[in-house]
Amino acid sequence: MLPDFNRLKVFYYIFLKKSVVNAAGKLNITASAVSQTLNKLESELNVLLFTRLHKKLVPTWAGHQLFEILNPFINDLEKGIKHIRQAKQIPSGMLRIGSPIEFGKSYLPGLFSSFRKKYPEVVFDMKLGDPTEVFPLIKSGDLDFGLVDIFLTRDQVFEDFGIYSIDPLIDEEVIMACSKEYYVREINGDHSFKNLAIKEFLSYQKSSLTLMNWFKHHFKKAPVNLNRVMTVDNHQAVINGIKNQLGMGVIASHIVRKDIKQGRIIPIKTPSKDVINTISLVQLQDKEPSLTEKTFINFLTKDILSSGTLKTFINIS
Amino acid sequence: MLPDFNRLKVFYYIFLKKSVVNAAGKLNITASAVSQTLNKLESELNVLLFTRLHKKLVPTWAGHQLFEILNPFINDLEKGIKHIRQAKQIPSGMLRIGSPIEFGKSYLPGLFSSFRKKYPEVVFDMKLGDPTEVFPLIKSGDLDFGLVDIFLTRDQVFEDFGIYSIDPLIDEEVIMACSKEYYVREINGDHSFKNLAIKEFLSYQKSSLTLMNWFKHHFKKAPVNLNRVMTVDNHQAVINGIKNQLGMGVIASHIVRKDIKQGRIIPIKTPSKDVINTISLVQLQDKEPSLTEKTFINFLTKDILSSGTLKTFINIS
DNA sequence: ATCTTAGGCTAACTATTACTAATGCTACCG
DNA sequence: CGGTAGCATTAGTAATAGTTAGCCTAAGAT
Repeated sequence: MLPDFNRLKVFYYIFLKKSVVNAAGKLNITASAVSQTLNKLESELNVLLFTRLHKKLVPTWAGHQLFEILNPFINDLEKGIKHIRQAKQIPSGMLRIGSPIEFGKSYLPGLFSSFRKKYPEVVFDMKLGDPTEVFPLIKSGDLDFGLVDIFLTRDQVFEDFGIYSIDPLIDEEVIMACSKEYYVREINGDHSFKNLAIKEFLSYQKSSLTLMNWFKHHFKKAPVNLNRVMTVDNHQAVINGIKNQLGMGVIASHIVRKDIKQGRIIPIKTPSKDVINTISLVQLQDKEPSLTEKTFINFLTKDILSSGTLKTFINIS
Repeated sequence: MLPDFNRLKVFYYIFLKKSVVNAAGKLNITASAVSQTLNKLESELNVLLFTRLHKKLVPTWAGHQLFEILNPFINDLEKGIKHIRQAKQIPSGMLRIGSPIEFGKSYLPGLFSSFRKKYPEVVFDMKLGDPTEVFPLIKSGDLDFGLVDIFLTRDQVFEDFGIYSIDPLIDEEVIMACSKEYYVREINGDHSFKNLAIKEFLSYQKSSLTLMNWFKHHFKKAPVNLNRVMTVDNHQAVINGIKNQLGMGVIASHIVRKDIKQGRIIPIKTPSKDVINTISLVQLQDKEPSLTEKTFINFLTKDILSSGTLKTFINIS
């Protein structure tokens, strides 16, 4: 059905130059080869592309038609190839990144913005979600790399963990907290599993993974069912829920440091140390990262280090 | 600079199927060949097009980019090829036709219209002008064929007359004429060269070729200079000029038959017979006409024959 | 007129390379 | 835990793209 594509390329140059000899020069082959190629193409398509007028080639209608198809393609291709090639020199193209919801919403857009100031050729495609969503997408190649809350996955099983490389980026203390009023009314010093498990909870994900994990970490067991009174994919909403005595929620401590200091929010302490939630960079072990990826990851880690444990993240949140 | 085009075609199918094996099936070659082709293309472009994930190929950004360029092209190409191929079955495409101004203006549009009713795929590009303009364009291949007033070229020299095939289509009597009043006032029976050459003339072309040829035909010589009082590329305007006693003009007799009969317009007779202006079909001798051309020329001659010596042409004029 | 140049076509030979067949590797599936 | 599916690799062969040489014709040049 489709003709030999290289013959189309030759035709393109013949048409451009209206000459076999000139096309041959352009293509760095002999005129004979060009002539033969043209004949083959014509018999392949079973149509005359040029009327031969001694020393002149005049395109037929079919020739014109074919050129009209080829011309934009070859222009696009030249530009495209140049573009693709330059991506080896300077970062460009699309980065597809998986991220925890809150981190992706609050911190990354600002980072993207400053990255793009330096590398305007780069665009981003961000997938917000649980590690349970992000890991498979990395594996399937639909994400270039991911940022995941390792805390959430500590107890989850990934059979093929070996295929990933996981580098910790950020540590954040994760606490269970409620408002002062709620604490006085509902907890009042009783930090036992039995007491805590029956309270109202705020969750910022569809699943109550975060909450469950908090219990597992502190009591080595998880409650069967939690009374979730509000679910919302927004950290700030959870904090506001806490402040308004809606219930208890798991949050990063630094976000509410001021509130804790001033006694408006009370963290629930237990004998075990606070959970450390590690946001880690997850990549495919055996996939060589592109220049763009390497540059961005470098940029990301630098930014995190320089801003002293998530200053930027905190401020924006 | 540009990669091997056939490799692009292979890439296209790999991308479509996201599989070397399936692409191989589509292309009727072995998977090995496809794999090798892909590797060659990648090293040619110096870029990874797919990340290999064991049994899965996931396009990189570069792969996506390349596909975005190829996809529309291949779609267009498939449609285009189909179109070009069908032009062998039914007339389609563009016919570039040269024609005398008046004939092309008055007669051809109507003919095009009825032709297109039968063959709607055909479009026309008409070049109106002298044989001196039309012949070179046929020779250079910029016109598929031409219609020319042979009368005008009788005495003109074309060195390479042999390269054309010339078939008479229509004969028309050409006369020099003026209004009754102008005749009485200026001519009054004196049809001598000396008397006629000094009158006012109307010409419907930039050059006064037509007028000159009339003199050459009737007196075997042409006046050095003619007093052209109006030049306009419209036959009807010339006739109106004649009727309004602006001067004398050369016109086809059938157009003004009624006026002559009723004595409003007087033809200038001389001992020699009236000029016969033959409109002929001119084609390049050694150029095989396409189906579209043959069909149209057939249609044209049939129409002329059936309408009895230019009935249509006359009516419209 | 005759020669020269330019552009294109063809035929036969040569060199490249596209393709195959055979084999190996590894994740996934029952 | 074999069996299968899918891709990669290698070496050898078949196909074809390209070269060289020679011919033809129209236009310019001498």
